Amino acid sequence: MNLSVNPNDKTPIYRQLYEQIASDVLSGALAPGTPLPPIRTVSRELGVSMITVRSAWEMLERDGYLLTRAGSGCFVAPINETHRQTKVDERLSAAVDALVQDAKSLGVDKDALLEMIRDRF
Amino acid sequence: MNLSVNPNDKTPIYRQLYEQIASDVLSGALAPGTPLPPIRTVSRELGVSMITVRSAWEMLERDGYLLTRAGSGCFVAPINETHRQTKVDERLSAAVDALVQDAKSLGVDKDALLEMIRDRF
Amino acid sequence: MNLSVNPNDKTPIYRQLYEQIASDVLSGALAPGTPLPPIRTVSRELGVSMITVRSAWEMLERDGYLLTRAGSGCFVAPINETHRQTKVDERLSAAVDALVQDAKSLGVDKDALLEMIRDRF
Amino acid sequence: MNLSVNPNDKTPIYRQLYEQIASDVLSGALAPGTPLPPIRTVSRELGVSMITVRSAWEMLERDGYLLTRAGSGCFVAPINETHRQTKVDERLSAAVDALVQDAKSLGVDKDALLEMIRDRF
DNA sequence: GTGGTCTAGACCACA
DNA sequence: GTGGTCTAGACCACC
Repeated sequence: MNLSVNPNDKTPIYRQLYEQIASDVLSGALAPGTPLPPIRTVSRELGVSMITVRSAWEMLERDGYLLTRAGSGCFVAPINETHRQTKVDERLSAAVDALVQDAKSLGVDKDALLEMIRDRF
Repeated sequence: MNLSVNPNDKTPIYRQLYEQIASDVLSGALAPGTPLPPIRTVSRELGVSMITVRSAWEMLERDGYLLTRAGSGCFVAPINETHRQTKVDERLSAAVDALVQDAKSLGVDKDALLEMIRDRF
Repeated sequence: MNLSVNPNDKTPIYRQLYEQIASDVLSGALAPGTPLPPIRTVSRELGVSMITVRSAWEMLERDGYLLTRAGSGCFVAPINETHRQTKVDERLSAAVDALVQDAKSLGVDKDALLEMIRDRF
Repeated sequence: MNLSVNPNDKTPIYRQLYEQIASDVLSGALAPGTPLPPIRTVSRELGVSMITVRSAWEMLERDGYLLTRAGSGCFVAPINETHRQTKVDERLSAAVDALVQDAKSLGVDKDALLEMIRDRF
């Protein structure tokens, strides 16, 4: 639950929050059932508006990562292993496709790209 | 010079144009000295505002991909091989870093990622 | 008296309880005079706060479904047949109106709607 | 495009807007490609906050009813006939199921329910 | 205490 | 002009 926000980043704050939590849920770092800190707390600690946090939470609930129980808080949603794996694949798949297409349009060949990935990992 | 634009895409139109031309210049598909069609032509054919096209052209000029010669139009800027290679690396680098970080935060290991890349390429 | 509660449902818990008991009283499944289990029992068994249960009970008493006799607990209130029928009609009436309006605004005609109802019943 | 809002209704304003537009799209009253009035206009005419309107629009885009092009406005999304029919069915289906279950738990039989529907339509 | 909704007003990027 | 994001602060319902 180590959230952080970079206000200079061009990606919207609520999206940054979304990505972090979604990743944590998908990687298993946040186990199903885990309660999230209250919106007001997150808001205060990150120095962003409650509405911005809520906006992220809402997206997360919509996409099945969170469950919110009015009056008692938000919790990591249950997710079965196969479903989890599917989502991980989908997510990475999109990123991989984008990168591969990028490389192709720049005239970079497969081996050069693979080499770059090995270096950075 | 096969430009295309998807108005429903969330990435701004001027950015779509920028990316296509920048890629073509970097991959060599557009050779230095090649003249670009007039802004109004591009504007008409793609069905986008001239202001949008001009905005993309300006960014491309600012970043050294294009040169404007008053009265005779825009041309692909000269670029030496080492410079070209540097820019290609910069562009891919950012994308690769993002992907690697994504994979890590999702708990996907290096080999699995490399395998995905091989598949998609 | 098979109460159940789904904390993930968007409808408030106290309302879920209200609906179940009200339905049971109106359908006759809970006969007038039947004693209800103590609030603390219901609270414990369903895993919800006593305040929530009390809140449902209060609404049920206000609407004439329950009677509280101090010191001896809650009981299903007496209800005469015509009154019961009226309430049943009221409840269904609202739901039917909503459905019919929904169907109309979606451009679904009467026969198609009736057919759907027959299928599901 | 006759939107209206009832502030006394317990359902949130943004939801009321959502339902109206979604219905219009599904019934064909709003044809694909039709531009919607600017958020500010809707906001002013209905006397609700821009953010409330945006909230509805956002849900509508998420659910595939609208497309928004930053800088040029919102448009009814393309939808093919079979998909449209599917959505209509889904929507009505949920409402029908709820009603049927309601009727059953109140001890109302099929014929009585059908009769009510016929009356109200 | 919690989350859910709404307002008023602001700034930015895009076309 | 358009939509996209954010803030500060308010009120409500629920637990």
